[in-house]
Amino acid sequence: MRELNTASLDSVTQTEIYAKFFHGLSNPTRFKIVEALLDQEMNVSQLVDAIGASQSQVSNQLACLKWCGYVTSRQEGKYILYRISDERVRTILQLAKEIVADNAEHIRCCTRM
Amino acid sequence: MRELNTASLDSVTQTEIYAKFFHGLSNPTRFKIVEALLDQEMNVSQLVDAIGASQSQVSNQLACLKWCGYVTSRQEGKYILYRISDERVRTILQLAKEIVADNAEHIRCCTRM
DNA sequence: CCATCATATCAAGATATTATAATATGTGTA
DNA sequence: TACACATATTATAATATCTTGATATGATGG
Repeated sequence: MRELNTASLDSVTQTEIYAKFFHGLSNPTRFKIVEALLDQEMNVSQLVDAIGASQSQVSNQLACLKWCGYVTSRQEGKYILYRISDERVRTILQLAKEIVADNAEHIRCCTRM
Repeated sequence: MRELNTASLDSVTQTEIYAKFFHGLSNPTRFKIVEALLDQEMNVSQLVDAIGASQSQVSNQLACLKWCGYVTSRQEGKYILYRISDERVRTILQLAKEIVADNAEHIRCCTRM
């Protein structure tokens, strides 16, 4: 009742937020992190092992995913555990995979832009 | 039967395809195009008017969206009409908007990466 | 065939994103 | 406190994406 009806907030801003949200899944490393966390909660080191990227990279991308609302974290002893913050993310990935599968021959994706 | 079922193609490639797919929605202009086309089939000039981007830009982004499997096109007289190729795209956008709305205070999105 | 309108393509500079390596912060434990 | 390990941050160079403007292609109607 409050958030999306603000015609005052110009739609550009809102659009940019949505675009940024999808930007979260538009990078292979981030996508892998999200996939891994959909399986189970993990700490950073486990993610580093699971997806084979550097610690720095994983940490940076986790920060990005956190800002975008994909993941949340909690401290447990000396580890920080990350998990998917919203189960609807699972559905989004599922749908995307279905669409990609059903359009496999079409999809190779913009080389130039 | 040939391209994506190859388990031999390492999963990195598959991940990259998914990431590319989401890249399609990760740009404000493309996002607006998809939103507009979810409303109704449109030709390029109509899209240019509807979203306020240059003809060149709209045309380029349409090419990208086409490769990614979001839209298809058909010629009608001197116009080329574009439409969303898969209704599941609507669901993806809906879910994303819900997630964003429910995490509004969290989401501002990675400034640095 | 020519003129016109609709759409697509291309090149180049501007901007944004990414990977990498180095370093900083924080937490538990001896 | 000091050490070791876990995670975060930062700067920078490499790369990718975007915008813009110019031009090319393709279709229609005279």
